[in-house]
Amino acid sequence: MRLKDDNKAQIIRRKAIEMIVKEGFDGLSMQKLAKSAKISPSTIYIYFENREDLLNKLFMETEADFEKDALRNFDPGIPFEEGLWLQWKNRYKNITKDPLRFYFHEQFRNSPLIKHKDIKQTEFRKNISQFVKNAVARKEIAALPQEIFWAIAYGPFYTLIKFHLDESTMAGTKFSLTEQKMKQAFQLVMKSLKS
Amino acid sequence: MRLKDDNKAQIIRRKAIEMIVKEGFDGLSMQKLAKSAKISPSTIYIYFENREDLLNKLFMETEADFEKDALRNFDPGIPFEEGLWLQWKNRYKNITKDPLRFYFHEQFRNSPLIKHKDIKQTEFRKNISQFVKNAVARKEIAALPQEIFWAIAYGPFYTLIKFHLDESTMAGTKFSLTEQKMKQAFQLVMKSLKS
DNA sequence: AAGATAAGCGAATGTTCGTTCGTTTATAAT
DNA sequence: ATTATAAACGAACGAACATTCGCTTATCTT
Repeated sequence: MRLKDDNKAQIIRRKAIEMIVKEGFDGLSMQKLAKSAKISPSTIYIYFENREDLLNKLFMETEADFEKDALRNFDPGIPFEEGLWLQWKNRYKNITKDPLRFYFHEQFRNSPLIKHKDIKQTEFRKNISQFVKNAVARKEIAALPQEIFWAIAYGPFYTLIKFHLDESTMAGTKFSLTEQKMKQAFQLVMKSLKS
Repeated sequence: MRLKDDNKAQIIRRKAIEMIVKEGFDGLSMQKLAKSAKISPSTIYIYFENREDLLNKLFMETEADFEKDALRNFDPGIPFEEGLWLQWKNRYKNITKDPLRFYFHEQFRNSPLIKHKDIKQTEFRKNISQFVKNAVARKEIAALPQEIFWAIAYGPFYTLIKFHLDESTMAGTKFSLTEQKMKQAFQLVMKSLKS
């Protein structure tokens, strides 16, 4: 018998994301996807149950990757300022290294395709939660409802990322998020959080 | 001769937004839209050139409305803290009063349908820009690159709004953005910005 | 009241959609 | 080398798509 070709599945995934980013969800058809991946439409159905399954898997895998990447070199025990800055830098690197995945993720997250029922306690969330608890216990930062903490600690970062990516796809590139500017914003955020 | 019926155009707009929010851009077909608005498909083409024109107009009108609403009771001359808080409250009211428009706007903004070429200097942008300039001149806040200012001043707000709206469409509603919590976040933001 | 004009209709166009099916082909296991 | 198995194919399915066209109808102007 013949085995599934992981490489083929990867090409399908990649081309799907490219098409969605370029043309939106209505721009992704199974036949166009097959053509761009140089396979038969029916072959897609060997690797994915159907269109919806393909989209869901793409999203879940992308999200899992982002969470894993964000934890690179991270340990919940490190000092707060150092840890949050590492998070910012990790995320910045992962997003700018391959913006297509971020665009796709954002598009999916803001669409009705997302079913936000099960916010499962991932390894990632456990890590971050412990990290914050430690920092509060050490009195490095003030105790806050987690949503408010998240809004202050990451809201400005993602706003800057979006400015950066939006402008980089425009004619007159006016804003580029250098590490220096990121640091400037980061220090303002730290000013908020320090107890 | 017979005049165009503004009310009919409004129904088309409203139903289109409802369909997009519920089913995404691929869930909006001209025939389904016609049926839900109880008109003939061809009638839509009296009010909009085609599907793309409909979507673009919906977005531009929604954005214009948001900008207008955000300026209610606002004057660029008022003290900074008061002015920024008014902005937060205006936006909160407009979004929660009719979340569908916000969902649609976010979905469109994160899709490739958006063509971010012309960031025209709207009345809105002029107002905000002048407001910030005044505050800096009065030394109420520190001078910052406008993107960093925007990220700090509004990033946390929109992150909270998304938590609020996401959770309110879920089974176990865990987070609700009360005015008290919004104020708590706001004060942290002010701590960042104050010079 | 009459005429002119554009709103409004529903059927029809050709195209593209997601998915399936019968067949062929490659390859792991024997 | 043979066989069994599942990958891979391309044509084909009916359904749904955006848009148009010839016609009817409502209403503003005279």
